[in-house]
Amino acid sequence: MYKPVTIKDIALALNLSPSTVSRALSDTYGISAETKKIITDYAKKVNYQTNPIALGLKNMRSYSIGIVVPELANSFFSQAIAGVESIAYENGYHTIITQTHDSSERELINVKHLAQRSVDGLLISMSSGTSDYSFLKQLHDNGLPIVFFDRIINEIETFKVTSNNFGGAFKATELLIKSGRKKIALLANAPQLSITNERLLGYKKALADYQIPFRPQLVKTCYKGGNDYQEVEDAVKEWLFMPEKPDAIFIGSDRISISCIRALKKLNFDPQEIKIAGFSNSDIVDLLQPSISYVRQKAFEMGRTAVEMLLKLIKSKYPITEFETKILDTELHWMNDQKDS
Amino acid sequence: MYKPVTIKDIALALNLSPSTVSRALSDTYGISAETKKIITDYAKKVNYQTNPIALGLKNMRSYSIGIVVPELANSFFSQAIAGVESIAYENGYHTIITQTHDSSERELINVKHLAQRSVDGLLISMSSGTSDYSFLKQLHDNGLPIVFFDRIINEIETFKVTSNNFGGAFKATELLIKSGRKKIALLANAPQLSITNERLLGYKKALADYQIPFRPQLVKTCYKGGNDYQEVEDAVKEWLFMPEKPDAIFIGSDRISISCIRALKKLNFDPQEIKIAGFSNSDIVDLLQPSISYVRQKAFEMGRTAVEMLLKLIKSKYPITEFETKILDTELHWMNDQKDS
DNA sequence: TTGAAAGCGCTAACAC
DNA sequence: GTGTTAGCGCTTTCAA
Repeated sequence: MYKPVTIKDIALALNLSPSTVSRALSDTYGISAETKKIITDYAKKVNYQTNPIALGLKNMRSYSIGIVVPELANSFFSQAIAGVESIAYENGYHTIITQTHDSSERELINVKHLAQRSVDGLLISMSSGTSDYSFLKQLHDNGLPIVFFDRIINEIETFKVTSNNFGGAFKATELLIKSGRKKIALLANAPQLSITNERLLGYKKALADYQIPFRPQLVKTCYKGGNDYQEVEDAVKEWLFMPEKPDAIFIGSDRISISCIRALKKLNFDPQEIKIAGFSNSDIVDLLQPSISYVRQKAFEMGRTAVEMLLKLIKSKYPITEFETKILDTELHWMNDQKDS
Repeated sequence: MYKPVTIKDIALALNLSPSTVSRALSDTYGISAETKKIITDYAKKVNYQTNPIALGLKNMRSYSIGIVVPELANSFFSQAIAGVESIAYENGYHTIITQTHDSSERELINVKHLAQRSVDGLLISMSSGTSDYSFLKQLHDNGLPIVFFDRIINEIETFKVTSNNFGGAFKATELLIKSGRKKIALLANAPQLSITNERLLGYKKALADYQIPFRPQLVKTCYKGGNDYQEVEDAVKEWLFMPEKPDAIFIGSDRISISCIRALKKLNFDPQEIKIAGFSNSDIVDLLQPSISYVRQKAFEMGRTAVEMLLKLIKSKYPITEFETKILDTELHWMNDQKDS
């Protein structure tokens, strides 16, 4: 049984009072240099570690922030988490990371877990299946600071940070058009997600700007967010067997991009015929075959921004009523091939 | 300021004592059905959540386990974490995940963080740079349950689980030999890691079994574990310009595999000439170009096994002195190409 | 069946 | 400069 040294133990051993020991250890004033030295030396010797649970109970603070993301194995989210960590650690906070695997049940459980763990605040990117936000709303109403990132929602008023999904989708679609493609399909992410609609709008705007009529049959939705490979393959298959099949596909998410590439490869499509572009933060997307042009989000920066917002909320003495939604730019990485004009 | 409902609040509101409320809520005996119903109903109404920090202080248990891995963005580790979560949640534990980015400084900080957070136990896969285990040893000596997985160490006696790295490397090397390759290079991971040596031994054994002399110049070590791309490129470049250049490369880790493929592609090598195989748990390794045969570890199962071992340690009333090191099988996925005989 | 009181480890207000 | 005490939220004797 793990039984750490307590302040009381030290006080007893040194024939002092617990409060004196506490003062010495927490480096406050009102203590003589000698006593302090005796105490700190002894504390080091017995490897004293302050018990953060007791501290948490005292201060009603846990100095931890909860992170809820759909998937750790997704480069975008792991990059964002790295960004969060960088700032959190600097500020003496640590992070409790959980993943939902895009399940709203798991999300509910995880958020409850974190709230019960008394995290001082929550960073969350919504899972694709969630449509009931009442639980989050309740926590937020109870005063738990929450910041949304990437997959944000309108139902709760707080700080938010996301990418310029509209602009990213627009730029990519525009370049597909400029490279000579006219029948551009869109493989969209789960419809509940904020990012899905923004990307759809960017795609539509580019079509409109270049006088290409929008054709609903060229838009397919992956309700499972790419977690269900078959869903993606079915969509792709349908396109490939259309009389006027698409000459380009724009893909609304990282995971769907992968599934789409896998499907195209399996279906033996001709890479010259259909050009592919999509959102992706994978660090090996450039090694994939068939190749794909990609829109990259500033994931690390998004994580940093989100946690900075959260710390502002946590540290604020008075309730904040003015909230900001920050939009980060995206970068387009274009893969040239022979057919491009 | 987030101010949750306490037992005291309920007691006050219902004109009862805190202890009665506690009994009703914790479902113990010695309480009348009616009082219990009144209390639980009211608790539900005001959305009472038991404060786990206070509970932790009382029980000296946090019901959380710490996980320390080198990198979340690595498929192997995110799969292992998913395995850990599956069992941990079932048992009422939750997980605090941290990553070290393969830095021993970060590792030290994270482990200290977790120990201070009073995790009930620790699951750790060592970062590649670590050679001083004294802090872990100290924690372990103090009674903190620790289980090592994947990248294990000999210096601390406890439960461990890892893959059959020897066997995996042997099988892969053997198949390279059987497919007609004779000059098989090895791109090895950081030398401090347990897995590095085991994979080296498997490689050597396969060469020996097929009477192929071991040539030291065909083994290169990535001291940075593939985090430094240049290190990998330099190694590959040297091989490509050797008079008798290798006709196959076996790679000792996921991340190095990626860097190696990137380097080969950049250096415009001929995929017919050099066959590549390596350890990888990436779910898109089959889409990479140039293609690679890969040894896959049972990551999910490893996570499950590790946490089961840890829970055994945590729940044990008496100190455990008999420890087991479990070895999981690997799976070889072979990519055929034309030149294979 | 219920209430009062003590205590988990820590800190801070208040004595001395 | 140091000790005493109370209290954070909860459970658990012990007493009523």
